[in-house]
Order: sequence, then C-alpha cells, then structure tokens
Amino acid sequence: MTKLTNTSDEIIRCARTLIIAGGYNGFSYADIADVVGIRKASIHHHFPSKVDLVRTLLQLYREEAKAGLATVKSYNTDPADQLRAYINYWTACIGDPTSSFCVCALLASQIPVLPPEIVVEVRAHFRTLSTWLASVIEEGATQNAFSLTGTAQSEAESFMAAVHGAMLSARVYGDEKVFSVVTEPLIERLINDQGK
Amino acid sequence: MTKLTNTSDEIIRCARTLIIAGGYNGFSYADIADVVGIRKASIHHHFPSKVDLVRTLLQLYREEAKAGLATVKSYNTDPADQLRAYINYWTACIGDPTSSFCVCALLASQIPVLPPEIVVEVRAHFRTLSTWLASVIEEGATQNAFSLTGTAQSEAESFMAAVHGAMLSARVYGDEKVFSVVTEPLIERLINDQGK
DNA sequence: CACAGCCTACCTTCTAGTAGGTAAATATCA
DNA sequence: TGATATTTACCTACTAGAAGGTAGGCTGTG
Repeated sequence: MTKLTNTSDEIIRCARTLIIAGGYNGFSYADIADVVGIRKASIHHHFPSKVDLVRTLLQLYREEAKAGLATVKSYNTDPADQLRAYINYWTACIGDPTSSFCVCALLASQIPVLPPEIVVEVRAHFRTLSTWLASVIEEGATQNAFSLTGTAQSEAESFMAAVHGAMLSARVYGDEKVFSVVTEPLIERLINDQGK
Repeated sequence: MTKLTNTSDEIIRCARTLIIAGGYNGFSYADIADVVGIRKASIHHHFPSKVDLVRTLLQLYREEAKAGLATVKSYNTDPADQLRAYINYWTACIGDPTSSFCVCALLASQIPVLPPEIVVEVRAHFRTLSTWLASVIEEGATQNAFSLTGTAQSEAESFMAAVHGAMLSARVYGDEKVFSVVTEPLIERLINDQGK
C-alpha cells in the first residue's frame, strides 16, 4: 500500500473534509495549504495534480471502508446486528461536519463533471457497499431472520439509496434526527416481515 | 411572477442543465455564454450576479414543482396513483442528462459551501416535497389504502430519501434501471402492508 | 428620448500547475 | 569511518487561464 508521511496524510484528511463540504470543485490547493500550514507548491510535491490527490484519497477511503465492513461482519454474527452496526457508524458521523457524508456519495452527485479516474473509484465503492449489504441480507434470509420482498441485491440497493438520501436530508434540514428517522425502520422492515 | 424573456429563459434552462451535471461550482458564466450564444457580460445584464441567477432558477423550479405536484393530485384521486405519478415523472427524467436529477437535491449535497440565499430555496423545496408526500400518505392511511409503520411525515421523509438515493445510484451505475428497482417497491410496501 | 439587449474591453481574484532553489536527511561507497 | 551522492520536503516566485464582475458604448424599438 502507498506509504504516507505525516504531511501527506494531513493533506488527505484536509482534502477529504473539504470535499465532504463542497465536492470536487469546492476546494483548492490554496484552501488545503491554509489549513495544513504549508505552501501550495509543497502540496504538488506530495500530489502532482489534483486528480492524484483525490484518487489517492479515495483509494485510502475505500480501503478503510472495506476494512470497516469486514470488521463489522467479524464482530457481529447476527445479520441484523451487522446492518445496525453499519447504520450506527453513520449515525455517529452525521453530526460532525468533517465526516457527515460519505465522500463517494458526495462525489457521485457530480459524476458528469468528474475526471474519469475519480469516477472509477466512486463507482467501485458503490459496488463494494451494495455487494456487502446484499451478502448480509442474503445471510439473514438464509437464516430465516429476514424476509425479502425482492432479491438480496435489490434490497441492498434500496437500503443503500435510503441511507444516502437520509444523509442528504440531514444536511438540508440541518437536523441529525432525520437520518435516524429514515434509517432505523430499514432494518426493522426486513425483520418484521418475518412472520409474513 | 418574475417576467422572463426568451433569452433569460434560455440562460436559466442552460444553467439548470449545468447545475444538474456538476453543481453550483460546476458551471460558469462562460459555459452558459458558449451554449446560449451570447457574451458573458450579456448574462450579467439579465442576472447581475451568479446568486441572482441561481436564486431565480430555483424559484422558477419550485413553482413548476409545486404546480406539478398540485396537478398530480388533481388528476389522480387514488393516493397510490398520486405517488406513482410522482415516481413516473422522475423515471422519465432519469435517462436524460439535462434533467436526470432534482436541481435542489443536487445542490443540497453542497449546502455547506452554498450562498445562504440558495440554501433557503433548497431547504424550502425539501419541505414542500416532504409535506406533499406526507399529505398523500396521510390521505392513503385515512382511506385505509395504506398502512403506515410510523407517522405520515416520517414515511414521507423515508420515501423522499429513497428517491434521492435512487437518483444518485442511477447516476453512479450509469443505469436507469436501478432507479426503478429502488422506487417501485416504495409504493407497494405502503399498500401491501394493508392486511397487516 | 429612454430603455432593453447586446456588445467589446477590461479588472481583480482565484485556479492548477511549473521552475528552480535550499536545507536536511539518507544512501552509497572507498 | 568520512566524503559524496541522492532524495525528501519544503520554499519563493512565477505562469496561463478561468472565475465573477464592471464600465461604457452601440443599436433598434415603444
């Protein structure tokens, strides 16, 4: 994996926060330079171009996400608990402006104007997440803990879409509660239908 | 209502398309000038500042949206049909790059970096939409056509979030079908639970 | 005339990115 | 070991182009 010094790590963290706030065109090297406390040119030393920076950032984000999802699975045997752990992660993030949105979900909205190298990473993250959700939901169905109305994959796409939409609503209303209002019933719905 | 000449109307239409593609910072006066076929300065004649342009654009969009939602209600007596008409509208839009996303939903993702005048309009649209959805869902519940798991308002927030998330997924995957996969079960879920 | 609608020409500020230099850490090797 | 390369991490100073916006001048119409 790409080695990261303290400074380049700090640059990435800062860029991530700025992207979460305003997307790809919502931040500049100057913004990062101000926060990190080095000069613009020094950022180019670490990341020759903006695309390099954001691509690296996304690769790192995706690795963290994959590791996180794997951890959720290893620490929870119950599929419902696995989904709850995923939701709880984001519930904890929603209030914090530096992490209140999935970087990939945010960039996703700007796909038509994004460099192709970035689009590839964003798309890959969506596939990773929906595949993970589908496997958890599939597992729940196999255990007769969940009853599905469609395929596990389509249930996963619905689940993911609802979470992303909930992030958006929380941002618009400036109210963290909306996120929970939307996401909490998602898991209950899978479980409650059990008796059919 | 603000009077609009042919040209300023064209400017607004063009800006709307560009915002749908890349958000507030994703387009410039130069971009619009190229498409409309006039000079940058002439756009400033119609809309002194970028904020003026986008605010007017959003006011117009909101009026159209409100009129559209009212029309849906007047043409469909069945609440389920009203929801279907709303979903069908967006299903028809999803494939077309110039209208494949709700302008307000797109801008919503960038709220932290948006001028306050714009945020107000975006937030107002979300409230209008969720209130409309809640009233339709409430009506369905009163008629015993729908059975709700929460309040009409919370069902409405879930419905809206799912639709916005579905737009995002369709964009990421470059696949219109995902939108239908996510949105179609939304209405069925409200209905199917009826027998309880 | 007055004004709408457009123009050319310009301004300032910001954008990503480059050129080239300095000082310190780190390899390399006699 | 000590002398010598090389690399890392930063810097100042700069570029070309794009950003939003302004000043002021034409031209046609009510």
